[in-house]
Amino acid sequence: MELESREAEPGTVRPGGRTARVRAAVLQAAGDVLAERGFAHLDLADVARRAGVGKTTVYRRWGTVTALVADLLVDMAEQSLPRSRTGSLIGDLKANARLVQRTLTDPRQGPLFKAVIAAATCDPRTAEALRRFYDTRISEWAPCVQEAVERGELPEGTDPREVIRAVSAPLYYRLLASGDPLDEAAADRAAEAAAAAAHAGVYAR
Amino acid sequence: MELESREAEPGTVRPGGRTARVRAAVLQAAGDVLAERGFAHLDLADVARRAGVGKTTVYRRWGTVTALVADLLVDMAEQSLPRSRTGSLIGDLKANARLVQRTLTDPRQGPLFKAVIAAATCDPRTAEALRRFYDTRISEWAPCVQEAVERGELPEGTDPREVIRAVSAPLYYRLLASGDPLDEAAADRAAEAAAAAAHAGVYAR
DNA sequence: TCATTAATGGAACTGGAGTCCCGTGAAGCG
DNA sequence: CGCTTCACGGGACTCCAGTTCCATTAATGA
Repeated sequence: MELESREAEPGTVRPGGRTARVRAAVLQAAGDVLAERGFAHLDLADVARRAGVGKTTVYRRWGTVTALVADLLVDMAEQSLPRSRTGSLIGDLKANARLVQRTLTDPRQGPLFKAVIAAATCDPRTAEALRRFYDTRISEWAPCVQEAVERGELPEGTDPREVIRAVSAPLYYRLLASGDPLDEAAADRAAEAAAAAAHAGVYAR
Repeated sequence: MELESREAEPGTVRPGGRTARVRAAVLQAAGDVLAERGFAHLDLADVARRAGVGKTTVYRRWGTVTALVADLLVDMAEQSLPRSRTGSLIGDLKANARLVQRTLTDPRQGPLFKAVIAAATCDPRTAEALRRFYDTRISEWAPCVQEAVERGELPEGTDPREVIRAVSAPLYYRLLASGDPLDEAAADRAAEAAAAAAHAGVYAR
């Protein structure tokens, strides 16, 4: 019978060669526009022009601005750095905080993250992509907390992921809401605050 | 000479009567759309229709979606509640955290805040309006930290505003990035974490 | 290497967001 | 109360984001 046969998404049957080049060029161009002009000025026709790709192709493959941003996020998740290991909890947390701080103040990546968050608040699928992005990042760093528990630095039962989230949260809050300077001092304070709360057992049980 | 005489913004010379009614109706309608359909579906023609107001008027008075959201924020800032006083630092911080948590999970206000933040990441003037909004909210609650310092509960030199921000930050992080449940337990943990960090002197100096 | 057909790209088309113009209604003031 | 003119509202218009159609190109598998 084969009625209702679902058509495959374009780009899934022959993903090599030209299709891959188009995807790379479009994501690159989209990132450029977001960094230079922000989420509000991201329009698909413009991205197509910059990428040297047919407008039709961009609309067919991605369709909406938010879907394009979601795909950009998948790309970003693949190139996340391995965590550094300093040997102490506070050292590791500060390294993490500095990494986040540097990312958010980077002239290219900072605006890009703002745009990604704006897109995620507008569209559930993009929000899901963002959630997964942070999930992998947090999984990368959580072990440093677990090791601190095993060394006896932190109370038994401390939730490692919650501690890592506590490091990032104030930095994102500064980026999005408060507008206060996002400097190294802020990063260190975020790490120290998370460590202090973890020591006090706030994230245990 | 009087060349270059700056024209007054429409609505500033005769702000009473009809003009005020139009503003109220438009802001109400804009809030409704944001809560029901989100920032992505906010279009000025639709707002005008819902408000029972001429499309031309909305474009003349506000002009862009982000400007309308910024004005909505001014409206929201005016109706902020007075802080509650429990007598202890942790009690006050928990009251604040619960207030933020209830606001962000409220079926009307939650989506509205998401939209406001999305708008702020798209437009500097809206970002400035958001900054001022949080500034007033933080000023309302900061005294409870100052009082704790005076009672000797917290180290001398603790920055009160930084403590209040530390309470909100994890809750906003959950709303925007992680997507984890934003319940009362999360609120209490945010308050406890901020208190622990403050006790440890992270926000002193 | 060749056949198949997925995927791209150009060009014409469409719908609706945003603008402009001008007549009408009602604030504010004496 | 009436005058002045600010602000609103309707409707026509413009322009471009997003769609549709089809010819061309090239990825894949034999």
